[in-house]
Order: sequence, then C-alpha cells, then structure tokens
Amino acid sequence: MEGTSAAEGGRLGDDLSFLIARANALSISAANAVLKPLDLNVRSYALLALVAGEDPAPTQREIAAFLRLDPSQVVGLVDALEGRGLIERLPDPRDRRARTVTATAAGRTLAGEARAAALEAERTLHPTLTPSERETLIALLRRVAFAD
Amino acid sequence: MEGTSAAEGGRLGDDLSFLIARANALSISAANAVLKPLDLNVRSYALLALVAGEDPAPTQREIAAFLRLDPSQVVGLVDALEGRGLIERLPDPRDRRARTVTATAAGRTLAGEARAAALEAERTLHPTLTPSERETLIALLRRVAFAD
DNA sequence: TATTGTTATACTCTATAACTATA
DNA sequence: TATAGTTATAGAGTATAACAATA
Repeated sequence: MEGTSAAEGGRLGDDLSFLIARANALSISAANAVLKPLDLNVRSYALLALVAGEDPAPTQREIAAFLRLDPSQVVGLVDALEGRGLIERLPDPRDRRARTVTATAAGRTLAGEARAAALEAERTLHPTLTPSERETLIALLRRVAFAD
Repeated sequence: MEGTSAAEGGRLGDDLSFLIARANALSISAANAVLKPLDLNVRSYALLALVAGEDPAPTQREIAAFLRLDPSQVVGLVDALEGRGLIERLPDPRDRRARTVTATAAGRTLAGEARAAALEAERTLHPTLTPSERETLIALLRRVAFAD
C-alpha cells in the first residue's frame, strides 16, 4: 500500500464503479458541509433544485424517478421542505391522483444560494480540473447517469 | 418535466455532484445484482478486491481510508469475509497494534470472478461509451476521487 | 499522549409491502 | 386492473464516542 499502488489501490483504481463510489463519498461530504448552514443536505437540495428548475412542475413520481428515490422517500422530503415554506404541493389538473411540486419564491431564492454553495464545494473537490476537463467529465458522466 | 428538460433535469443536469450521485446509484444497483450470486455486495467486493490486489498487505486503517469507511465499519466487513475463509488477519510485524489483511487463495479466486462480473455490470451501465471515452472518464474521475 | 482495532449506540438511507383514492 | 401518493417497518449504511493494547 505504497508508491503508485497507494494512490490507485491496485486494480481497483481502474474500476469505474469504484471510482464513482469514492468520488461520490467525497462529493457528499463536501456538499453536506456547505449545505448545512442552509439547513439542507444533498437530498433535500437535489429535490429543491429540481423543482425550482422545472417547468412544468414535476409530480412526486417524476421526482422519484429522476432522483433515483423510492416514491415513499419523496413523501418525507417534500413534507419537510413544504413545512418550511420552500415548496408546495399542487393538484395535477390532468390527474387527480397526482400532486405536482413547485418551489415558492423563498424556495427559489434558497435554491439559488444552495446551488452557489454546492458549486463552490464541487470546485474544492477537483482543484486541478480545467474548465474544459470539467465539461468533458460532465458530458461523459451524463451518459452514464442517464443511460436508461 | 418533458423534452430536453426531462432528460437533464434543468440545471441539475449540469451539476457534477448530482451526476456522480445518480451514476453511483445506478452503478450500485447493477453491481450488487451481479455480485449477489457470489455472496458479495459492492462493499465486501471492494474490500476483497483491494486486499487481493495489494502487496504489501494493507492494515485495516489503510483499508478504511482507501474505501472511505470508518475503521469501525471495516471490522464487520473483515469479520464476515474472514469467516468465509476469503481473507485473513495477520499481525503487522512493524506495529503490534495493527493487523494486516491478506486474501487467501480462495479469496483471490473469488476476487477474480467478482471483478469479471463487476466489469460486465459496468458495461451494461454505459452501453454507448467507446473504450477511449471510458478511459478518459476513468482518468478524469480518478483525479476527483483521489484529489486528497 | 496518540493511535489501532474494537464495541456500542444512534442516526440516516434504502427496500418492501400494503393501503386509499383515483384512473 | 393498474397507478399516485402515503404509511409502516425492517434492513443496510454511516457517524460518533469510548475502551484496551500498544506506540
């Protein structure tokens, strides 16, 4: 566990799944740290940012699919953010079973601050990546994250 | 939540942290599915693959740092794999507090099978990535995963 | 005094099944 | 018969603090 091997973990360092997992662990730590002052974490931030950026407003089912959460998990996240007046549930005019989720003005404001904080945390995560390298990474990663 | 927006989730689709998180969720699902027949999951596989590929054998503390786990979590993982005869704890000749972890012959065999299964699962994760794109992604992601 | 492995505990996250109201 | 949101529950993963042996 020293020299080149230490930095890459033998064969494991060539394993895309492992690299994604390790990058994610670092990313969650960094993001949660900067989001904490805003009373958000990576999950509530993702939901808030999603509904703040979507038009038309997504249903809870669509939110669950996009964030890779079970619909039952979305309930609690929406409850918490709605209780803080950041988002609200509205009836879906096209399906009385469904509820769409929209950001309030306060929610959109906080989403903006949170996004800035998250981007700042992201930068500390890869201090040596050039803007062009970052764009390449995002483009490739998007094809993995949205392969289905 | 339709058209281009549906595929990228508005601004969230440009968020590297979010893309990493979503790719990781997909990756864990795919990997756990193929590892299940081998009685492994992503965490036990990562530990087994790490100790099978490392020489000299890492201590539990080094394993924890590399896999981004708390040292107390490593205890249970090592217990389980050691109970199956796949790895073993050996006293560290240089520090009587520490224990190094080594793969047994059976462990190295299983690590090889698991690695093949994990790579196969990885391919289903990004069916359209060319080998060269995959290499680029791995190289960039490694700089994020090992920035510290 | 500090560190390694360990145990214990609590908290978050995830997975599953069932219920209700609608479709 | 199937789907959206909800509730409940159990399991997996994570974080923290404390302890004995050793440095």
